[in-house]
Amino acid sequence: MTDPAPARHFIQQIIDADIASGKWGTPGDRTVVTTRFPPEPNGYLHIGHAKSVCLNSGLAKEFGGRFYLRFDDTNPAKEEQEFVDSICADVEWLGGEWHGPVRFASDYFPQMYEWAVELIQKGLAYVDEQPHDKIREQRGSLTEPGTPSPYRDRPIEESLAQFEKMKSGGFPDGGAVLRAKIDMASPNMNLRDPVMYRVINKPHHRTGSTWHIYPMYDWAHGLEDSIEGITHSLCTLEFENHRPLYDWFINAINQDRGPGSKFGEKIHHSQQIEFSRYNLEYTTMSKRFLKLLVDEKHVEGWDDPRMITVAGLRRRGYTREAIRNAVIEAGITKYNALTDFTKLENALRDDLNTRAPRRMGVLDPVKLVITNWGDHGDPSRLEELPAINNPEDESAGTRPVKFGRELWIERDDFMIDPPKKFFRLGPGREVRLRYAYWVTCTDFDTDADGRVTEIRCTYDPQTRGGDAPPPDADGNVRKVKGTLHWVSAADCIDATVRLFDRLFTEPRPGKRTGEILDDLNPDSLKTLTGCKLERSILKPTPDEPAWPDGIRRFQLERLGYFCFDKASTPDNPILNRSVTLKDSWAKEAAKS
RNA sequence: GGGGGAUUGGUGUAAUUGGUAGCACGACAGAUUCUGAUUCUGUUAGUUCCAGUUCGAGUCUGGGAUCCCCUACCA
Repeated sequence: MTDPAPARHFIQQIIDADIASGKWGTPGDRTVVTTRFPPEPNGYLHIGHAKSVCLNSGLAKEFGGRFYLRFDDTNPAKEEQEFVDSICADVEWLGGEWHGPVRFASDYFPQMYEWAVELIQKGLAYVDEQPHDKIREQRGSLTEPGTPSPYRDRPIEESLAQFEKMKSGGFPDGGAVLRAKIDMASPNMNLRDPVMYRVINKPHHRTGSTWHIYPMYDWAHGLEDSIEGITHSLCTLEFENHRPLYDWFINAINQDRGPGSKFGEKIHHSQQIEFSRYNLEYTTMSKRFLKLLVDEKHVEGWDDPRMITVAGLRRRGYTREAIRNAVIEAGITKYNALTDFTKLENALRDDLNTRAPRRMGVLDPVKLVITNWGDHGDPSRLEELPAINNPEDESAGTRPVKFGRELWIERDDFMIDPPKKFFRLGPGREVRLRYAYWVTCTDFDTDADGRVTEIRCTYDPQTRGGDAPPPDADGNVRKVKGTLHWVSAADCIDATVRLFDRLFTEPRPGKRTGEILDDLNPDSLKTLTGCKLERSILKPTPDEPAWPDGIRRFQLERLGYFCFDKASTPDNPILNRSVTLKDSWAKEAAKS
């Protein structure tokens, strides 16, 4: 039996073919593969960007090629150094190892300018001095062709001079643009003499006031790829309509180039390939809306754990491996898919299940008193019992937990009048307290509202460690259905725990009413105080993995995966719930 | 009377390019379990539609439907 070769997605197949044919070099040379992640530094990265980072860097790694990080900083009006820094940090955290220095499109401005001049010289570009509105009108519509600008056929020398004037600050913002001379009647709007350069008299975060003109995306992007020798320029589906333009610009530069040409040799022409974005239910990948959530304070910031920004997911407790698996396994295709939210959650559970150390903690504590504790020794004694740190990893060993007369258990784990399928504690019922003893409920107190204030139990000393007691005289073995987590009241710490729900109540926020904020979930954050955690969680112990980002993550048994928030201190511990455990009881309970 | 892209179980994704429609998640049922977790087993359900070519079509041809993208001096 041989396993079938893992399926290769369409981009891998393209690259396989390119390598076989030697498109980028010697046939068979895989190291020619060069990819890039080209963010604009105008916001924080989200999980959609993470897909691009993982795809591009993963491909380079797979083929032994190179992966670059390049900022597409072509618009000084929108970009900031803060975002450059956060993006670098996020790419690094994701494990995207870029080759060489961080690159900037702005470093290529001089070269781009030269090529623009060349296009003017070839009669392939012209300076248009009409007002913005006029140019827009002349572009036509989806069903009607555009009309040519009166400047379209102006003499080359004139365009050259005016372009020089644009560059040196001789025009106000919007005073003139450089346009490619392509086809005003093209059914593809992008080809109706697109703007290559516009005048922006604003200092740039890296080039200062050197430039008064800045290149548009379509003109700049292919040139950046060309300069860096990118072989496969990956982008999202909405750029499909731009590919003809991407190719046109490179071809325009290469026109009349070649051996002996006064313009020089042909330049590298990388291949643009489009794939579908990562779309997730119950959220949005729109940078604009993410910014809106931050600006209008619907969340606490870009790194709010409810946000699907890389920073938010990290603070939530997501690991890079979980994110990587989620976005790549969602598939590399051209189909505009919407991914189940549970897929993301499951990716985290899968990862953390194998690595996260187990601890016990009680989120909604109710007191449990062992009434016969004093019958078997000092009533104030605390017994130390070993608890397994990670059942998935024997080498993680055990830790001692302290058990005594007074304990905290989860309020949900007790019912005054439990249904038959409820395996937990109720009057007269016996359960196991994990790693400790079996206890039987004998009594309980309630307050005036009927709320349980204290549960009283007896324990069976023969069940020490949580094991079943020996068989009785007739050979019958006692069994319990339920196992509860608990902490010792005398040896626990108080903590704040933050529980998160999805940010939106609809799978496609905004679809219902057209207004995304209408679907905002008002209960996406629940902050619990007075939660009880076993004391050992406070200090790192050797069983904890060396998390590369230093964020300590745990499973609180039976509750879910949690991590320490960045604002947590030893005096005021704060845990974020990353994701719950699957809960088939909740499903069962919801049925009735 | 515009152009571009897409469509395979509920969701997502494969199918050696014309040869048994597979995988994952979900749902359901069961087993194991000191986490109602994990793990394991089983069940469920699919080629957008209509024609055509063919011994044979998810795959090729023609036509229809539906969805996404395109009229920034944003990227």
